[in-house]
Amino acid sequence: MMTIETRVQDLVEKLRSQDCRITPQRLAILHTLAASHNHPSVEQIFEKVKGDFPTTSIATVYKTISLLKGMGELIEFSFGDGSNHYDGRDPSPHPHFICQICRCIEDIEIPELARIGEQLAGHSDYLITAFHINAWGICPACQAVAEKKKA
Amino acid sequence: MMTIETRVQDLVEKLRSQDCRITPQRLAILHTLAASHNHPSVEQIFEKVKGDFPTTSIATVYKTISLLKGMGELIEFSFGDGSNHYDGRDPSPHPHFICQICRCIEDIEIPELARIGEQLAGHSDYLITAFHINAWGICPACQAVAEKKKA
DNA sequence: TTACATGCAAACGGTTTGCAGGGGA
DNA sequence: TCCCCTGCAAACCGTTTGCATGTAA
Repeated sequence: MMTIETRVQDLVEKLRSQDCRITPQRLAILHTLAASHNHPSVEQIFEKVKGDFPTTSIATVYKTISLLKGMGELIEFSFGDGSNHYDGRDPSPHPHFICQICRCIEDIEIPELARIGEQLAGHSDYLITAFHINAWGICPACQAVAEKKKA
Repeated sequence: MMTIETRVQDLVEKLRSQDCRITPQRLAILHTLAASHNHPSVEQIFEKVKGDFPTTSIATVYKTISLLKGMGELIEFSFGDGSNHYDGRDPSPHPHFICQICRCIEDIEIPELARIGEQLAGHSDYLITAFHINAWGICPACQAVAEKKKA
């Protein structure tokens, strides 16, 4: 488990090694990505960064996100709800839960996942590099709301 | 395994039961959906339908797709490559393979999937209704191209 | 006959791009 | 100093919407 600052330093070094400059805006974006557990959209990252750098433009956020995506340092989620969401905390593909009602996104654990990948890879002509698994459903909070309505 | 015509009739009846009219354009869209194994985009469905009805507008395709989506009769895929893709042949969630290179989309089999769903549902506060599993990698055709380049 | 569907065109909204000016190394 | 980065605004493009006309039932 990486701390926020460790992950930020990790990203800073990777950017430097690509001859990219570390600007205050970029540092704020990296920090937001490393600290966010809610898989934010560009708009949400932008709002956060504006808190520290009010003149930041959303184009800068898009450009940095695009840069990191090209380096394989973040996962992009497209749920067909307009905007994309990003996980820059842990860029390795891992299972997610998405609430159909409030659209919150959470990490979930599926221990059997690795085994399935191995089995499938052996039985297929496809060269599989990653599994993206999304479980859709209703989160505990929205279940509680639904219960209240029923009562 | 449903035949194309059976699936078209299935969709026609479901539309009728919702007081929707069966126009020639809609029938052509339904047929394209039922016959397509390549998970087409709206643009691709539009091009196909235009073959039979040259005056068809893309707005009509969007409206019919949206109608069917609301009825749960097709799966929508967002791969972050601009446009959405649709599976109207089999609307139940099932695993897909996506080629990183040519972006082709194929159905794949993961027999253990049902078991995992059960296990996970038992160990979680989340009410899970569906798993969307996408395996990313390189399809046999693109592997062959890569081999040739190496040689 | 009467809603509903079509097709055109405009609007919409997330994302990308071009470019002049600014700032990291 | 040199290039890369920023921020603004315009362009882009998939998708949605409004409305007059057409048509399935």
